[in-house]
Amino acid sequence: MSTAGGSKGGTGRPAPVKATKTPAKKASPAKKASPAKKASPAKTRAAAAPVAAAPVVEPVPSDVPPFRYTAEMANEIEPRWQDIWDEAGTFNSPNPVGPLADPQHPRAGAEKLYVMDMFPYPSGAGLHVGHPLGYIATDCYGRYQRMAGRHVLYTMGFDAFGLPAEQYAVQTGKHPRLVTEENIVRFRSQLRRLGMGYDNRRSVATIDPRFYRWTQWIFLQIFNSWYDSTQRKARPISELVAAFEHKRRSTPDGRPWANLSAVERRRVVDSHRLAYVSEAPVNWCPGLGTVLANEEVTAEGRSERGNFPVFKRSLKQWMMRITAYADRLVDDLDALDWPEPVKLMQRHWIGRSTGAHITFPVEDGPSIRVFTTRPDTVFGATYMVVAPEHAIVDELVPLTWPKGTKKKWTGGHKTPIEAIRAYRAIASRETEAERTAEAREKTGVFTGAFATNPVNGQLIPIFIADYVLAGYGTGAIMAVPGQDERDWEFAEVFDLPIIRTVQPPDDFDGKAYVGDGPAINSGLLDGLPVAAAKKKIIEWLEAEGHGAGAVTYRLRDWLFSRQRYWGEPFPIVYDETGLPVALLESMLPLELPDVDDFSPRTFDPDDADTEPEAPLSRARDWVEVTLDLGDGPRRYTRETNTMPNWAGSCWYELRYLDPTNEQVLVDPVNERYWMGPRSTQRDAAGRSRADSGGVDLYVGGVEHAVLHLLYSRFWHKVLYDLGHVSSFEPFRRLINQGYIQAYAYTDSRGAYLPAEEVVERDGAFWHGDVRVRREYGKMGKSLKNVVTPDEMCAAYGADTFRVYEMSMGPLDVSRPWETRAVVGSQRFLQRVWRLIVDEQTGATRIAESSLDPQTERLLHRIIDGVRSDMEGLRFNTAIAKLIELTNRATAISTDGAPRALAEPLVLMLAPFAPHVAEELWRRMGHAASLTYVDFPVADPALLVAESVTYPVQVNGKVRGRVEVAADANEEAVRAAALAEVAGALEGREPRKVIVVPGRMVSVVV
RNA sequence: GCGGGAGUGGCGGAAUGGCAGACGCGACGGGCUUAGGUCCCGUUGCCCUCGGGCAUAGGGGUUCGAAUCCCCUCUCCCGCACCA
Repeated sequence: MSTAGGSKGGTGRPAPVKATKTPAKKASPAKKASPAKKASPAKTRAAAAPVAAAPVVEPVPSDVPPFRYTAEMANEIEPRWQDIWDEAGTFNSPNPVGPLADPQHPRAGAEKLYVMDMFPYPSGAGLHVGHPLGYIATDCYGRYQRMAGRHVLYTMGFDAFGLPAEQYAVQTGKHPRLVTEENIVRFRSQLRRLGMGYDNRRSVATIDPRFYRWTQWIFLQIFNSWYDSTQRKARPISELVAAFEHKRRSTPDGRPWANLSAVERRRVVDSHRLAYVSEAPVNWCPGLGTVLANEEVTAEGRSERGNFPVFKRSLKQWMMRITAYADRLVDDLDALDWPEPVKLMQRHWIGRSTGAHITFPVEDGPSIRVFTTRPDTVFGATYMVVAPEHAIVDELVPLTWPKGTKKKWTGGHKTPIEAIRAYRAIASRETEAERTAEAREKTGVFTGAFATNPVNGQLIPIFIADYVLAGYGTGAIMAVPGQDERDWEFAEVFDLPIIRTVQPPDDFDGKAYVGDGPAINSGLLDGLPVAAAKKKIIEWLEAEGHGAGAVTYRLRDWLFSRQRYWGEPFPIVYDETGLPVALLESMLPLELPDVDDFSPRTFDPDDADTEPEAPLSRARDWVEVTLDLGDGPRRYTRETNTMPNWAGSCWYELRYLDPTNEQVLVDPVNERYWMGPRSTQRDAAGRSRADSGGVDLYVGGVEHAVLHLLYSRFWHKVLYDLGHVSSFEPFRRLINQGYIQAYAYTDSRGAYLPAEEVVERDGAFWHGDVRVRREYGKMGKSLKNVVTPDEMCAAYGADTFRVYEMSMGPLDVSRPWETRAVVGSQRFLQRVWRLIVDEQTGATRIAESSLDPQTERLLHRIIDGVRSDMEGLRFNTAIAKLIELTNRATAISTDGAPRALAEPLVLMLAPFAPHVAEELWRRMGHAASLTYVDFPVADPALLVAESVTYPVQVNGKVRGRVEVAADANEEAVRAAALAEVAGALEGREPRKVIVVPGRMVSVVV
């Protein structure tokens, strides 16, 4: 790592068993005793005082018992245990082989579990309380699983290349590396303060040359591969060359391979690579000064970052052939335990459509090939539409309008050429938003040309219209107004014939009919339902040579280059032919040169007629190099684009496994151990299915549903095809944590007011005497509602903060932050503490008495419930159960809790509040950390209650309850129940009595 | 527009066909206190003639029994958006 390690280095202090008293309080009259107030230390300024609803509170004499669990106590305990863990390497998990191997580890050889968070981008703002929600959850889960006997791999890295650091650097004049490294240090210390159980040896940062060496290495693997669509996998490019050489494959133009010049051969090979340079329309964002991937452009045609306009421009850029993997990326979703919405989003994004290509001949012109999902409707194709910018248009257009051309088809222009030029001009000026605006009347213009419908010989007019997109399918459609709503609208505007080819139901009163039904007006298809008609027409088209079945995707190849400084340099140079040449593996990493002028060249955001300029191109002595790439020293020019910030996150889960390996990206033995597929896996329905392998639990925000999670699946599959990994998916199980939302307050002018100064009174919100409006949404500096984990740690301690975040609700649900509610979690820990530690003397007080039967049964029921909650990541209900147990313990304890209750309670608490749990565990006489102590196990015999109370319903209403022995038979329960509700029956004879064993009795009269 | 998800006390939430509101916040009452935005104990869905009645967005259905399953409507959130 280029940055400081997570450990700050232990202070070497021994762990005192006595907590220190906190006399400081009396000495600082300005300080308020309430933790809630201290949550905002910055707000001690006088201006805040008149705003608060309550009068300023005088200093409080401290009658807090000296050994109570308070924020001060937590702040003494927590760093101490963090040091102990660091020194002992408590959370280091050994590998099977390599420098991280350790056969002595308590969990070496145990069943493995790889738990991971989506690593953060270390922004300059630091963490707010929303960020660590997922991290705390995975930490709690990992800590639980360690205690439950699993061998857990858990660490954290930093995704540190990318635009924000660069923009911040440009603003401040500081080098992005400095900015980023400072931020990483800050993040590490913030996370450490929360007590995260990371294996810090495994942490990575994407900006570290020792890390991006392998990012570049993977790029070269991709560059040096092609996709064999027969074998459905990537293969080394050398095998493609061999296929050409041995004539197992013919060249694009049919000439023998041997007759091609060296440059021609390279062009052919380059056109097959999975990473390739192409001149194609891309998303150019002048405001950011870089091109962007489709995934980074919003529906409004603006940059996801910065919200600048994005323009389509034809530029020479690096692309990744992700489309080759479209089918596998769709199909393999079935093997993943992921939230359905995320799978659905990926399916939509890939957008696989099955249909056919059909070729329509054009007299005196090139024939037009269309894609359609409804080849069965071809008999109803009464016109064609080509995207305005489609190159074929120029070849179609005749010099004059055909005789009898309707006025409205010409757009009022004298010649087709003029009409097309005018329409194109309008279309290109429109923004994406205008073009896709709803309820917009269809526009278009006749090209003057006609095509022939191959199934019936009909001549049909060819239009251009902006409702057909150049980037999808073939950029041209056959229009079937009878079965397509858009085509119907267009046909109405331009007065085109409408022929139904599917019989709508009698009650259908719409226009275009898109549903199923028997084919009509379709010759050989008549009477067939849609699916059969599709099948038959495809067979016919193929037999007659008019088309073939086809699959089309919405997914486009991934635009992989950026005109930015702060990213991984491409391990690519260009020779005198201008064609790309890979650097040798031995030349990696190709380090990012340290330049002074790293600013991107940005432009007026609205000026589309600008050219991207890569900052690295200004580093002339870096760009121009002499290298020996195997054929002697030659002059080369380096690639000056950098990789997008997604590159590092495409594979970092693999580097965690073997972070120090200099020979390979990850040792296959280590990869197979942590990520490899299990021999069998069963789905929810019990069917066995292929196990993808991969990380056992990956937690992160849903915002990466189609970006990071699609790209990383793609890279992983390439690595799988090339034999570098044994898992065919990177992340077996995914959970999207919810967001922590916050209230923000604005005054009448819309200005934000500090959220912690606003009070609620009489159902309204007030900032002093000013009534303010409440908004609900994100936490952010500009919204003046940020609460940081640092403040929470200072005011309550990390354990309280962790417990609060985990108890707020289910992990995957968003919820509002409420600082005032945090105190509940502190009270809970305080009560646990008080069970074991005398608040006045600090002495440990534990009773060795046995538990009464009811408490023992409760304990075991709670152990059982907590275990299942932990397995299911239902931390909120697990904590509720622990509170319940604590409340019982308080009720039965007079002088210290019984050990038989206190010890399991502390162990179960440990995943959530690890510091205080360790402290109490030690105070109860255990020398070693509880990290690897077995999680309590419920005794099945104690899970069965001695007696059961049955509610008795009469006609669905509870009219009484009876207590019977747990082993009472159904007849006995029935009798007892009927006796109980005899009054409610009023002498009526029950028609039916339902006894649900262990649940309830229902009587029907 | 299409697709997906969700609507439960003042608030966060629990209960996935079987006693609606676990647990927490807040509020109220009490204790401890000179004091209390501490701590402890208790109460806390609504109505009530104290028998009970009504309550899970609204309406209908299935069922002995529905917050939970089905249909319709409304509201909110997310994704996609002329994808042929």
